Amino acid sequence: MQERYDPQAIESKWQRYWEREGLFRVKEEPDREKYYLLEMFPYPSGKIHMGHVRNYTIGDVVARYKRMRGYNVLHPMGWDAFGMPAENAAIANRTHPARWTYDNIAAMREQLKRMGFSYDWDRELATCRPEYYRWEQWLFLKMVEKDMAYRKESYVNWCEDCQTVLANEQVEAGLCWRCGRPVRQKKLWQWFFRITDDAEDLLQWCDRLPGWPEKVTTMQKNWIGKSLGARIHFPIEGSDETIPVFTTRPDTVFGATFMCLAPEHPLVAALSSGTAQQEPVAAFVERILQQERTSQAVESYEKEGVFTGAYCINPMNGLRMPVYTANFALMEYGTGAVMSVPAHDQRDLDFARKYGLDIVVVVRPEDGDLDPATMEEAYVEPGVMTRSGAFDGMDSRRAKEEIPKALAEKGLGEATVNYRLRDWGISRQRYWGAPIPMVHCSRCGVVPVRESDLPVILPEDVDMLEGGRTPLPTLDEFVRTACPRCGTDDARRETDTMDTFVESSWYFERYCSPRWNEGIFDTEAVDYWMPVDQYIGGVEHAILHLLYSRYFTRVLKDFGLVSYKEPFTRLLTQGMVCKETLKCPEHGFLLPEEAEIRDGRAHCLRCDRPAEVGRVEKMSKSKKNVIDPNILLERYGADTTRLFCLFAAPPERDLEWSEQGVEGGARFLNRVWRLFLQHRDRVSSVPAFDGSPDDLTGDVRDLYKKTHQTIRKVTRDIEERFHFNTAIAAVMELVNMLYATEVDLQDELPCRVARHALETVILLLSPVVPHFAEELWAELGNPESLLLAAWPHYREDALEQDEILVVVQVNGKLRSRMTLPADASEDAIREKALSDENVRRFIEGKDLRRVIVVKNKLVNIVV
RNA sequence: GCCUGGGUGGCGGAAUAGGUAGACGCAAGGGACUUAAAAUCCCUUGGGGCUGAGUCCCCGUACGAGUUCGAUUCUCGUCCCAGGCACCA
Repeated sequence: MQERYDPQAIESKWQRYWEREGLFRVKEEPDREKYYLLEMFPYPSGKIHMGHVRNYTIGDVVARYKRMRGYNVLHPMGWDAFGMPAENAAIANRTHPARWTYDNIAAMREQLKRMGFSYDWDRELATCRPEYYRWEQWLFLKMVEKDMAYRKESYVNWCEDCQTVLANEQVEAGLCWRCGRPVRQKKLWQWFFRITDDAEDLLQWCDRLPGWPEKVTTMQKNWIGKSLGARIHFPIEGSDETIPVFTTRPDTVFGATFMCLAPEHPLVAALSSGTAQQEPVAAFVERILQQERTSQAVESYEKEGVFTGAYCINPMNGLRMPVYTANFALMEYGTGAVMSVPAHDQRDLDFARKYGLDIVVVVRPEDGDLDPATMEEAYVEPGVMTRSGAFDGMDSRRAKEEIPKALAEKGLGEATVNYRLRDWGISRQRYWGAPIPMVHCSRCGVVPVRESDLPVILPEDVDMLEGGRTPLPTLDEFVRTACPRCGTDDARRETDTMDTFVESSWYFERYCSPRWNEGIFDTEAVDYWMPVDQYIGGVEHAILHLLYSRYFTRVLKDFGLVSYKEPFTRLLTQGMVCKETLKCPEHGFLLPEEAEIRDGRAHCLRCDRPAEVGRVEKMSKSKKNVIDPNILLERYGADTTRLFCLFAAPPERDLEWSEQGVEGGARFLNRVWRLFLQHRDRVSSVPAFDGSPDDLTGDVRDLYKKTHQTIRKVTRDIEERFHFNTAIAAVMELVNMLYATEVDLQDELPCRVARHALETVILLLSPVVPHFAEELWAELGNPESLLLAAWPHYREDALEQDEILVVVQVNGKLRSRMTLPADASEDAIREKALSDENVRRFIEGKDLRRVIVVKNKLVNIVV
């Protein structure tokens, strides 16, 4: 056995061994219980970062643990390989997105292998490969067929310079994140998925996901944003048309004195055209659509609007209401029109005051009325109906239900439900994405590509254009095609590609049969493996990715391809990896290696000035508070890196990086190594003791019991809550005890108990530090890989202590401790407590009121 | 503004069917080994008090009340921090 623990040698040796033996390759075995463990697959940015290391370490521990518990564990890895960074990098480095992506994948795969993760690499997939996106295109066609995918014209964030749509998160302070030019709203034809059809079901099932953090389901519920109310139609004066409105306050309809339309609302132009208001309205709309839409910007906007020149009629009281267009009315919520009730909505009140519009109080407090002229705040509480015709005197909460009924009788409204969730727009004017398999024909319109012509392959021999514009529309050989329906050859292909969230919405199914080419997946394999038993990833995907995946699963179920509705039974969202920032007054943020710690202060290596230590923040390139996993691998090896990630904090919490903490992890492994060095010669020639503790005495008996207690503690910590930090702490305690226990190595029985304890340490640590554990396992003389070993069992009869510490309180204050045999009776405990010397000082001369005895725990004497 | 979490030593964090607050680790201090250093091992370490330095006393889990024999844990109120949503009709 090597004197020193040498991680580099050990780790590459065992990684080669695992690969050679194919120990992580799995297939369906119907008579074995499966466990599907999935971590969110990475975007191949080029290098793994600490967030990946943490995420995948957590997952790997669970996978290895479950394997030891006898499950058939599916643990795959792949690449979320389409997306904008590839295009940007390709332009910056004069290479091609495909080239850049595949190179990155190769580099990152190597890094993941060096971490020792137990993936079935035979199942690796990359979403940018035609074999993958072909089935996405196939599903898209199915969805078009069933009207689950459709095309409509809508407003999007548009950057003129980059010639593309930007997602909301790509708009920073109203400017394009890439070129810094202002973003504006542009009307575009886009493809959408009808996720709103499933809004109610997605919402309902939020409460049926007991394995998900409540935080995530709450966020999803808020995102779906269900609200109950009514749809009310306001007839337009001098027209047969009506303006439909959604409101949560149908009880206040009698107080609606004007109407506000979103600037993009189609009626805005229609109503104002030909009136004196046409010009000002057009100018207003133009200006508002150019405005930034970020939350900060929006907050600073004053409520403003312009009269359209038209009126509509309040369907309950027949009053004329001027129709405005206003900046606060949102086209994307409800119907894009707001019935404004200034007496009972603060925003409407502000607007009414500003433009001198009528204010009518229709709900009053029980004990009085309100004066519209002087009221300072809108009255939003429930109350008594007033100035509401037949509803006067009614409780407003009841009127909320009665008024929609009355409206329904007139055919001018009904109770309804509204969702904030919008249909999922999937068109991207990007190159590096899956082509949308549709064709535009001048005669037949928009026509789907024939299924037999799939995949529509993204051409890879293209030159990227400066500015990031997609080259696809300029590629004649791609764009020009025959119409699949009429055959005319002047049809044009759709040149938009799909949102990359589409690929990540079904990759977990594809992993079940990644090479299947007869369909989207082998349903038998999917039936066996799905749903994912445990999904692990960052909370940043709490809404979009997870909601889209849940939606897609419902789509697959509609097509009869899968039998379940929810793809992820349990979800763990791990916290961020954080570190303090270092800032030099001259050189700005410093990388950890650009500073030197001297006299307890950090100094900039370039100018030698003291660097300011900032607060602990999420590791990010811009703040330079990053640790490169490669450096850790070189300096400490994979096992220490893994150990620290798990020990420093429970997985769901943020992890604060600490160099000394890593050192501590390395020190612990060295300590275990030396322990084996001490015992190996004697212990490797005897079998582990696994009998009853009754055959043991003294320290050895205690050690045996501690070993079993540790097994129970570690098993529970992993099984119930994934609290690896406390599990590792428990093993540390056992190791400390092994050091403290004098084992007579000449005597066989103590040797066998020591071997049992040492083996247990290795088995319990093996999911965390697999290479280290394999090496020591072999040193103990075990011929087979640790991967084939079972998780240790604990004996019930070895759990209880022989002696129990019982504490004695007087009036709830701790006064004494005493050690008693575990089987002491309640009376004996009481007796001993009352006669305790220190206790007597506190009860002497006082009335004994009560004595509470909690067996094996404490005595509380009340005087 | 609304919705979630969360406030425990110098630090990361333990302990909640209410029952010894501070496991384990880091840092710090002291000691052993060494010519020396590193490594290692051992001890101390929440704050304060003391006529009897003890199997001693008081205080202490953001703050203030309450329930209880007993509250870090349960209830109510307040403050602070983090995350999410937000002109949502």
